[in-house]
Amino acid sequence: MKELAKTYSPSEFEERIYKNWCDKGYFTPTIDHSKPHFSIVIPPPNITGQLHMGHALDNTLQDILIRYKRMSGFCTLWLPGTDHASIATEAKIVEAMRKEGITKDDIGRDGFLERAWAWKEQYGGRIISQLKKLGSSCDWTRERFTMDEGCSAAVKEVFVRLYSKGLIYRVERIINWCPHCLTSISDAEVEYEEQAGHFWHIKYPFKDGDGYLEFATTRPETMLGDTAVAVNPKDERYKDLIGKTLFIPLVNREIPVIADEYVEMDFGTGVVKITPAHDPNDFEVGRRHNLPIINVMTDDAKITEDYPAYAGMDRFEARRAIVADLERRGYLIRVEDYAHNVGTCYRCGTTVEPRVSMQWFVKMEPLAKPAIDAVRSGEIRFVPERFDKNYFHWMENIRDWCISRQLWWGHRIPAFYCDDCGEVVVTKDAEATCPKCGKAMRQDPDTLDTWFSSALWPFSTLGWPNNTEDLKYFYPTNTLVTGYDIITFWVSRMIFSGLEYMGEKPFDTVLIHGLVRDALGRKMSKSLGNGIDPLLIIEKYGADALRFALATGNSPGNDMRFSDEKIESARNFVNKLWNASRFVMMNIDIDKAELPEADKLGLADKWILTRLNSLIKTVRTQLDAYELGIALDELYKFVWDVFCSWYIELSKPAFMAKGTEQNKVSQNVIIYVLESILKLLHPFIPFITEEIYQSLPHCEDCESIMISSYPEANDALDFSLECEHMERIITVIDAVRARRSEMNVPPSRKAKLFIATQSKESFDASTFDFFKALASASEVEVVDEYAGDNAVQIITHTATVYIPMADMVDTEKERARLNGELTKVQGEIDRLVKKLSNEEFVSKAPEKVVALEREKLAKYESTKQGILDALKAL
RNA sequence: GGAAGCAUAGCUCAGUUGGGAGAGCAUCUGCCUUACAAGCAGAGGGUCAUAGGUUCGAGCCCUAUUGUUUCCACCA
Repeated sequence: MKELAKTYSPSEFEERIYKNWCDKGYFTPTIDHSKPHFSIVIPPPNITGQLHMGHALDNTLQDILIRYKRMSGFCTLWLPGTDHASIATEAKIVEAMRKEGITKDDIGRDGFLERAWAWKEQYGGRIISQLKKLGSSCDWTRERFTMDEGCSAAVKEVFVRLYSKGLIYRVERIINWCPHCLTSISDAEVEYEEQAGHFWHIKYPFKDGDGYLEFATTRPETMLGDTAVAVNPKDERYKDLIGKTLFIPLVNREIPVIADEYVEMDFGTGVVKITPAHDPNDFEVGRRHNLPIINVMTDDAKITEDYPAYAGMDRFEARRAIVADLERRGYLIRVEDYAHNVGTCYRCGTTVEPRVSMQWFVKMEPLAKPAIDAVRSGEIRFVPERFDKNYFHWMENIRDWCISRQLWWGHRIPAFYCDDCGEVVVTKDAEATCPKCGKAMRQDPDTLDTWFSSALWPFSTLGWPNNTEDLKYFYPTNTLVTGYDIITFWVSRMIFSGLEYMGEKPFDTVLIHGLVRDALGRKMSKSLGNGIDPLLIIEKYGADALRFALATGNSPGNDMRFSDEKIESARNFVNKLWNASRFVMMNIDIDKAELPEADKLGLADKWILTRLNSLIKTVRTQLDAYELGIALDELYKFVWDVFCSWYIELSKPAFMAKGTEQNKVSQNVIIYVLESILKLLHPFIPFITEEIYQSLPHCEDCESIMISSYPEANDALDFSLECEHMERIITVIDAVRARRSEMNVPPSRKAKLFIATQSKESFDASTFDFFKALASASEVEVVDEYAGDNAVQIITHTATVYIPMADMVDTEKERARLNGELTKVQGEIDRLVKKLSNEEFVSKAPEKVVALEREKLAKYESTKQGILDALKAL
């Protein structure tokens, strides 16, 4: 038998066990047609390689479910996460960084990029995008790369299919452009902040005749690109002006007054200048009215050469100059302070400039409809259910998806242009020649949105578009675990992609969890620097403690705060289990454990087995319902409060009595219970349970707890009668302890216990040891009525205990105390009597509830009688 | 502006078809009781955000209000 070290130190076994599991191939997917088909979308459960707490949470919850399912005999697959960049590459980065002895702080420093680029050869292209996410301070734009090798077959296949079905199109749209980073950024990457600005009231004169039209703008510099002024068609004030021509000062351009619903009559003057090239709304208006689009700025947001007076000026500089010119020429009416939201680049903080650009889009409506139906019909289920509202809201109001990105990492768009004739070819080939003029074509320099390839993850990782064995066997998968913040980004896209390309849903259940926030409740982010490194936590407390902390005390979909206290309490629990196991090992001298016949079991044995049975039922039910937190809470309470605090203590007398029959029985029972506990806990704290499991006497040759079977409730081990007796005894011991503690009697002062009870069957001589061990009893005697000296009295509903410690008894105080208790009990009785005499309650409430209330009343009545007797005896 | 979530003990949070208000941490008291001081035995502490409603019965269901968080859209 292997001995457990005196102190629990996870670093000594976690790595070793993890390596062992890897060596045995437990994480390698295997096709096994002899087992029920069941698969789960999951990255390799490498608990030790997480750079982000969010991914640690994803992986932990997935791993818990996987282990549970596997032990229950259902699971056949873990999917290696090779395609979704953020997950699979992390382990590689950690590995590379460890090997080269560099830390996260080095990311972004001089020479780092070159080094990272060398890793790319070794670990694949996606590592770069991960590094880019980690090192936000690094100027990644100084070198541009493209990644043709990253344009996987699946991505090309999808792009070409959608294009030929007319579901992908290319069009000019307004995008967010960062003039500092010189790249477009997605809507999600724009951060809006409220800035103090101004409303400049300006007038444009009419071409013919007198007069002018007044409007207000926050961006006067864009007037250089104005191609119209708009009013609402229903606006009586301006009805007659529609169709007239205005004249833009400073620019000498003639523009029309147009009517468009977009203009709100109540806002400002009810007149809006239209700059299609520099405002998304104006762009839409411009399209409706066929207005020319005039770009007035260069890539770095300086005024173009077309406007010599302002050419080369930065947009803000130009704003000042233009306002000054307008004022001097009398076109500025007034200036008003105005606070408004300004979009800024999440990385550098520069104000975003809207910009017209050619972009690729996916037509969403035809794809969204089946995806909505799949969730609506229950084919795909969100857990908790409330998140389907979130999903529907997004899907039903979906806009076309802009999939082109001006970034150097990612999959390159498989579209080719002919510079001569403008021909566009979309192809899976690496090169293309123009079908019209036969010249070599130029590939689109843009890359695809990272979610475009992520959306294909459930099947592209299985070899699609080839019809592989893996694909046939594992698709569709079963459960996806992810945070609510990416339902829209990823989950929804996996759903419509699966339905569109595979003709079948990618998974049937989506388990949604909340976000891990810092101790102050803030979202963990790189810019705030409040992220917590899971690796440091693991180093300090162990991977088991981290997993436990991530899985406990929260319910699906709710955010959790991460604090040291939480980890510490998780570590303490793991430590408790370690020590309890040490106790068991120290008291065992048998080689093989086998559960004894029922008639040989002691009272405490039958009690713990019964409790274990109901625990198993609860845990399985909760895990099946994805209530990991509740399942773990039940396990926590059982291990600490039931197994450690009571069963081990109750069994100590038997363990002291070496060589006896009861000793043997206790050994067998305690091993059975401990082994069950280990298996029940294994999904949550895999390493320590494996370590202890391998130390059990009959498990030395066992391969791993990981492939053992999950405990099942056994009806033959339900002893409700004995359980009832044991609960009575526990109630009495509790009451005695509480009373002694109240009176400050130290445990070392032993005293005889007289138990006066109607329920003698619960307190036979075999139970006296329990009182001696746990209630500081020197002797125990069961009596009909206590007739001794002054005694401390402890009253429960089944028994009254007398402790003859005359010196501790002050008759007057005792009378007052008992009267106080009587009042309390009487209060409860009154409340219950009132409730039970309410006819409506008795007739309308379920029988079970009424019976429960009657039972409660009986208990209080019994306690009341005990108190009255005690008062009489004083 | 549109949508959704949350509000329970000093702190962090559970509370699963409506029937006992709970845990961990913190606080207080007493313990070196041979698995465990990362521990053991006790104790105190809550008008379940506010106001109504449904019900025999509401932390839980409905309505409104306040505070807070998130997602979406961002208006010259």
